[in-house]
Amino acid sequence: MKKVRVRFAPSPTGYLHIGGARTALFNWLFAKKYNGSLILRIEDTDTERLKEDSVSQILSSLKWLGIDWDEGPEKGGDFGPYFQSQRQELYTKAAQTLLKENKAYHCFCSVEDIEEERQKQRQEGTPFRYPGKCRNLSPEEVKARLEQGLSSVIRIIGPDAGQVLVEDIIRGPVSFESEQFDDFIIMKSNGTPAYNFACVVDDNAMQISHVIRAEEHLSNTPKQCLIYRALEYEIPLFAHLSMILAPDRSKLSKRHGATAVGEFQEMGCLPEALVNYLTLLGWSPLEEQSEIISPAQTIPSFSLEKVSKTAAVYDVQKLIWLNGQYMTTYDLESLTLQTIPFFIQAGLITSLEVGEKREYIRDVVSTVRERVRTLGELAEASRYFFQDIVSYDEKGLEKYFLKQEGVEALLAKGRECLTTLDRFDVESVESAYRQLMDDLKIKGGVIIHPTRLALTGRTVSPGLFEVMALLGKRKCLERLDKAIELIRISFEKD
RNA sequence: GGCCCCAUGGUCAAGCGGCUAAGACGUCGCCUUCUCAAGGCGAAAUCAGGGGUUCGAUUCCCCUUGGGGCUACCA
Repeated sequence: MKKVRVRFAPSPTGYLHIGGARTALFNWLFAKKYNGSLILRIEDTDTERLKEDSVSQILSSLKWLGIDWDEGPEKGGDFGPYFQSQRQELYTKAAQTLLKENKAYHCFCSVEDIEEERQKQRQEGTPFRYPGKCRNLSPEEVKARLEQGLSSVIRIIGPDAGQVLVEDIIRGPVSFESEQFDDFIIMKSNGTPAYNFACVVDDNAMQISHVIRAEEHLSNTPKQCLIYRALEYEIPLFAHLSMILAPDRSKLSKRHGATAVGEFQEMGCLPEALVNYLTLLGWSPLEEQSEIISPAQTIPSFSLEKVSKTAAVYDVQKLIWLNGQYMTTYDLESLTLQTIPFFIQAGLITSLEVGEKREYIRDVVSTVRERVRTLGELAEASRYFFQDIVSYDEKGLEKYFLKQEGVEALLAKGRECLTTLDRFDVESVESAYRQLMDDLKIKGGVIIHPTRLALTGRTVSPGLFEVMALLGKRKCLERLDKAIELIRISFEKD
């Protein structure tokens, strides 16, 4: 088998969204499986739609996901440059070749002329095809017009009969009637190549063996095949990945909430979880494999033949669930590292405090992580470990502080038993409280719930004794005092 | 409109002529429990419709319907 060389070729017109990320991922998995190379190529021929920073955003999203490339921006390689805007010569040369061989021609029709023709044909109900007006211009005529400085595009001469057959690894053979292809534009009037042309020239020059891309390009493929043929290039293998759709089955867009990789990052997804989720979108593990699967486990059994033909609606819930799974099993140190920015963002710590509080932060992460699903949630659920209680959960306040008989005395008893403790770890605190419950002949919940409310301001938290140990004796006593005081005052008012 | 692709529960999906049609998320019960998660057990829920082919179709073919894509001097 020929050396596997695949490419991911984003257009820098915006952020990397999950569809693009999935395409990149599948290319990457495929390259890894066959020990091939992944080439990253930036398709920046449309200068008008370029977005500032887009390239760096895309690169950083890919890096964050752990999808690395063997050749491309920041890496270089033997087939560079990897920006189409820097490969102009290649396209010009290829177009000249076609011109010379009479497989393409200059067309001087104006955009207006074409538009008029388009309207006319639409009214007649026929699909638009360029009528070929400039096809038979004499060389002299062309030369003269060019010298006059008339604006022109270059069109390839389309086939007039037969079929174009595209062999797709995922879909099998797909055939198109040649007659539907007109003399389409390969070089725009500003001298830059049209997408289909640049793509073919580059895939050939970069010796791409497999073109793995989104399904939206399937209809472009016969045109590209025509170009391959004209240029006498060898045609690579194609694999068109089905689209990823928004929950309403429409094309992904900003109005569908988070769709950009960066947005998932910001809400506190772990890159491994997103990659795992994306892996499952269109590909499924072997029966004996878990759905919680790392690329290393995916690669050996990955194959394009197994990729689904059906468009997939993405489901944030499953992604979030996966993320929660990763949260609990993740390496504690790296989880802590990734959590810190979220703590800072939430105002729990300042960046200056990171060093001194590092261990405490890690301990908080360690106890809170298994009941939250994202880093964002983790930060929110950790607030009372860093900040004093400013308010109590409303329902909890009612139920445990105001309506529960003798709660004030109960909290005081708890407080008292804490003061006697020398050690303040989970075991010591718990056994002290268990003893108290025995003495008082009460069930755990009776004292645990109000105490939780006093210490966290919430009705939901990790195990109470873990919370206490982590908070430390001083804070526990303070917060109990504060709660006792609050309860006293509200009863005096009555 | 034309051309192309696709069609299994709400979602991701396994299946590739004969199965009580896997599994996961979600939903709903129950268990466990100091709350919430997690975990365990269980339940409801799918072959879009119609024709063929065949002894037999979720599976193969055709039509309809639905969804998506392309139809640009966007990629």
